[in-house]
Amino acid sequence: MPEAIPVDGATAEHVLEHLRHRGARVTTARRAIVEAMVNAQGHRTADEIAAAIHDAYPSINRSTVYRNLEELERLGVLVHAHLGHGAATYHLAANAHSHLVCERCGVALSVPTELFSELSTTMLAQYGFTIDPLHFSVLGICAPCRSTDAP
Amino acid sequence: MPEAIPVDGATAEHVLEHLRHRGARVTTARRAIVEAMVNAQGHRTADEIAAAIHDAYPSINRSTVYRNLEELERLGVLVHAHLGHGAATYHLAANAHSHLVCERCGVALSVPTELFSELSTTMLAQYGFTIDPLHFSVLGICAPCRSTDAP
DNA sequence: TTTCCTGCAAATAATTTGCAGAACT
DNA sequence: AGTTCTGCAAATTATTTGCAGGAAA
Repeated sequence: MPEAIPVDGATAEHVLEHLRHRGARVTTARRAIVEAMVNAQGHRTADEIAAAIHDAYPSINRSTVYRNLEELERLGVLVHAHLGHGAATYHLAANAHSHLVCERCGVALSVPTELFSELSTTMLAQYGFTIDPLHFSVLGICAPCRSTDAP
Repeated sequence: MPEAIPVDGATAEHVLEHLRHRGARVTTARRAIVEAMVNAQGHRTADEIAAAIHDAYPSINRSTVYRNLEELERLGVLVHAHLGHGAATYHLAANAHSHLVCERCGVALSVPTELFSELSTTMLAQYGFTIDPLHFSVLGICAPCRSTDAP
């Protein structure tokens, strides 16, 4: 049975301790990335993370960020979602949520994953398919954009 | 009010006629792309379309394919969906369907859009968000992959 | 010290764009 | 003729990979 995933409110140090217990090394890059994610109020793309840590750690390379995001996801600390066009977005697994993305203005709304429980049941019953609402985004038109539509 | 969108069973010529009526030109590239889409049993990526028409029309450039897919979509003939990772997939608007994509094996299942009517109602009521089930894919694990899971 | 991690540079994959000439209508 | 398309080459965006040196445990 795997180590418990850090819960809401976990500090960067808690997450790093989790890594240590899993046998992964705690490096400057990982510390920087985890801090950036803990500080991020919501989700961030790989590039945004690289930019955010560039002030404090200018030498950390973008490829290191990508490699560590992948590793941190495999260790259960992070999850990522595809927003349709453009870059994937990452957030703490403890802070899991689904996304609604506006096709017109690009805004990404965070919504609780429970909203998909019914769809989940239907897809499983009819197709034997287990949906993963954290991994994809629902595209459509947000309320403000809809209201400025042509009549 | 826009011209009616070609219905199921439309031939390539019907679609091309539709283009003419909308004031768009009928060129070799567009004919080739529309034929490829009508012949496609399901959906195809831009690259697959470019490859498919390369035999009959070797000179048609990939960038022309991209430009025309965009134009044909704007004219209501085609729609595209994002499958998570990788390239977008196109199909005839008359043949509209949603997608379930397996995170493990990559298979894309085509499913009727009506499966999302309930989610649609919920998202609209709770967030004023109008979902577009043709434009995104539901990621998860398909039945065969699930059954070969570790216990 | 041994294995894992990192920077750097280059490679990929999926599109997009500028431009001058070619093709529809 | 006049506007729209197209090929070609180069630029973009997002991400991945090879390799040799550097750092955790």
